[in-house]
Amino acid sequence: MNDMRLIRAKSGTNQEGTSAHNRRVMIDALRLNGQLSRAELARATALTKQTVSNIIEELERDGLVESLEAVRNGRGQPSTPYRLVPEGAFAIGLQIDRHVTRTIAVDLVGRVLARGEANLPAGGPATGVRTILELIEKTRRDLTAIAPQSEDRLVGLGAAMPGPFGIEADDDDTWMMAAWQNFPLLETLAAGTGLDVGLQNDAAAAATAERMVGAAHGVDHAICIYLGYGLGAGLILNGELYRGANGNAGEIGMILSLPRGASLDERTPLEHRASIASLCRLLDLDPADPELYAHIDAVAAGSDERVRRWLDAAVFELRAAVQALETIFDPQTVILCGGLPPGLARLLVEAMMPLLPSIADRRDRSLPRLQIGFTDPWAVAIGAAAEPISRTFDPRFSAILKTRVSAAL
Amino acid sequence: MNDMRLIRAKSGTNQEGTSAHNRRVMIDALRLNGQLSRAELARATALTKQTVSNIIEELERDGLVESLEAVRNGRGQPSTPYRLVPEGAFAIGLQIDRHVTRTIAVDLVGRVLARGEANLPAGGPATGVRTILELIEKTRRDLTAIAPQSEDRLVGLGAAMPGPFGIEADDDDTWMMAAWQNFPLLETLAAGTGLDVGLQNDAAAAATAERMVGAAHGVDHAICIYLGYGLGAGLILNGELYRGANGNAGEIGMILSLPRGASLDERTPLEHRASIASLCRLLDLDPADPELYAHIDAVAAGSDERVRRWLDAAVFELRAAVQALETIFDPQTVILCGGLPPGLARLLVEAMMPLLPSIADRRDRSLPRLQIGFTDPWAVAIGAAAEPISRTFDPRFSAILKTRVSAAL
DNA sequence: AAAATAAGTCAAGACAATTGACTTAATAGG
DNA sequence: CCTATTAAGTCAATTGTCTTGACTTATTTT
Repeated sequence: MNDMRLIRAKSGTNQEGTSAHNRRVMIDALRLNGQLSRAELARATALTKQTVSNIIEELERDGLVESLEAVRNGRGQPSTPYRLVPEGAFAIGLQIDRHVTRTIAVDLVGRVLARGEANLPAGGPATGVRTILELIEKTRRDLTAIAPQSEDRLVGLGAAMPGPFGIEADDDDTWMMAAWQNFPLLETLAAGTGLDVGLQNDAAAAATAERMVGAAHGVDHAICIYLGYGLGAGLILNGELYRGANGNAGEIGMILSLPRGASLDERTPLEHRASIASLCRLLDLDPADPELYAHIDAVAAGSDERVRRWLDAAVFELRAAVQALETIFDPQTVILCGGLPPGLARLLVEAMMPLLPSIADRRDRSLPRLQIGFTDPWAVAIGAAAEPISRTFDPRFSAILKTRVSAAL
Repeated sequence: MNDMRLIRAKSGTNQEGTSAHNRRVMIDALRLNGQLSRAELARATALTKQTVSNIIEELERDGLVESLEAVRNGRGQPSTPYRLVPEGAFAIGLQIDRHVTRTIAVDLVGRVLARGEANLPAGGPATGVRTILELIEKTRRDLTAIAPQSEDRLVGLGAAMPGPFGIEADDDDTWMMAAWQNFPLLETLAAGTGLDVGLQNDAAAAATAERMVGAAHGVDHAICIYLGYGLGAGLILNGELYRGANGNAGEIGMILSLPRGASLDERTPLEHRASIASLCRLLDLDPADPELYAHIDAVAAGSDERVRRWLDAAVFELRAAVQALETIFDPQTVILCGGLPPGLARLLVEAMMPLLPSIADRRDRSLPRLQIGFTDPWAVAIGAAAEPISRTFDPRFSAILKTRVSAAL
């Protein structure tokens, strides 16, 4: 007679959780500061010298950190700095976009070691999964060729694709994205690769990349506006990516806003005006064209009237979006990134200046209100690859807690 | 020769952190589920029966939990449920508003035990601090009269006032709020009361109240829109209040938006249309009038044309705000609360229906997209009082970490 | 050359969760 | 009615991890 009452509670923790956290804290500190001695680590983490020594020894045995030559810093015994071993861990990233899929292999410090790309037929998961699994396989082989130890040290596979997830299909779904969004991708990829798989949307992946190796490195409160085919935001809050209740946080392209000069209440999604998709529509470009990036770059370099029109509309929306996001999140900085050419990104950001006034106008700012981050079609794939590294090595609350088998009685 | 290089790192943890977390998890589980046996707690928290037994015993010794009569649940030894002892802890809340200051005393389960109110002269901290300290003193005495043990069990003082903090003074600052916002309130109150002091803005306090005893009880992802004299949002993310880099997250009233029908780019703060302040302006009411709440209630009950105009404008903004917040945060629910009469809140929410479409339109929803929370001038004070309870007893990442003396080398 | 300073190690100790056997108290079933 | 079964909860020993304080090593300052 077990009543199936659901008990809501958070998980407890134990010594393992403590140890796991402290190991992560060490790795995080080394990632952030480049190199540190045991004594410095002890001071920085509030742990004792002895504890740090034990953990560092263990990490060294595990091949995650290595010592450098001792340095004399004045009086006292010289200190031995430690740093991360790039080859200590590897991860694969997978980007599923509308017409293309990309893979990336990175190491512990976020260096890109291999890339792969393939066209994705417009048939959705039914036809695409095979292509994807083959591409991942190829990237793993490429990685093993460069770094033979990588197979043993692969910590996971990170997938990224446009969101939102778990929502009913939309209007014009040429590339079957809705089919992908509702497809059991994690399970399929886990079964097909034998790896631990994580899933993020485009913008979240871009933010993950910015946090590991980009403009948000070491920044605990940052908003990454991702301008790609659609528009999204990756939310870095308290040093972690925020996902929301259903993993759809940050889908700002779906905010309904009034177009500039609209007289009626005809709200339409933000990304109808501020996205590569809207630019393609204006320029009559085919988003499936593999040369799209180059085309856009070329047009943006010129002074096409249509580009100016697009910029006008996009800037109008993005200035408001930046002001709103600053007001809502009170971040240290806002980063504009995406799969658009750097030239166009610069144009955009320049046109957005001056920014609208907000609570971000503080005297004690150390970072600019708006920065340009990765502007590269590969940014999402890099972020996808960074996710397993972050999941495995970054200090986070969830990593301390015991994993619950079941909360039901 | 100590080079003052700043090392950035997170804190480590130790057994004390583990223990503290597990204690908090127990209390949280009991708060959430009312009463649980040791065996249920063990299952819910993924800890062992023995560990739970030890912790519960300790909490019982500390007077924080108590056992109830054993209940037979079929086969096996009857279980002994435990619940929180309301008198296990107390906290004082302080609200500093433009023309009035309020105090509240609550117990561990969030019941209000004492209240105090005083007018605040328009002179800012210079003249106000004394009034405030006296009011706190009076509330402490009132509390002690009701619960003699409270003085020993007072866990802290929570203060709440309109934000944003640390920003330069604004235009029409009749009540010297900017002076308050830049005043070292924490230090002054700590010195004046001998208690640990926390500070939140209005909206955050309202959200804290909703989370402890209101509509967000047990909800880990909720956005509380606080409509008071100004407009703000309290962000409950992953079960914790999010504060931003400078404690100003959620100040959505300062988002610049285009008024309905605006033809030019004349963006003005949202709260110019959606706030009690804007209603007062329309109705020609004096915000400093102590009877304001009653006046508004009376006017709202009638069918004043000016109220309809205000509703129109506010609804236009708030529908967009709800859609935007849903899209940005992907919360489980949005809660409208504030210092406005319940009747007006109902009018507002009814007029906001139907809500704009968003990613919150999911089949698997368990909570309404928009709910009404506390609509009471005391909500902020209650939330202020709830903050020390939350700080002391809720499981949170920061409670696990060691406190660092200094990160500088 | 001695004193001071700082990095890092050693070995014992403290603390908190875990383990597995045990006790207690109820119901189910023959 | 008696026995087997089930579940709650305890006991005592164990394990894992961090802490403590004394110690060693290596360098600079005086």
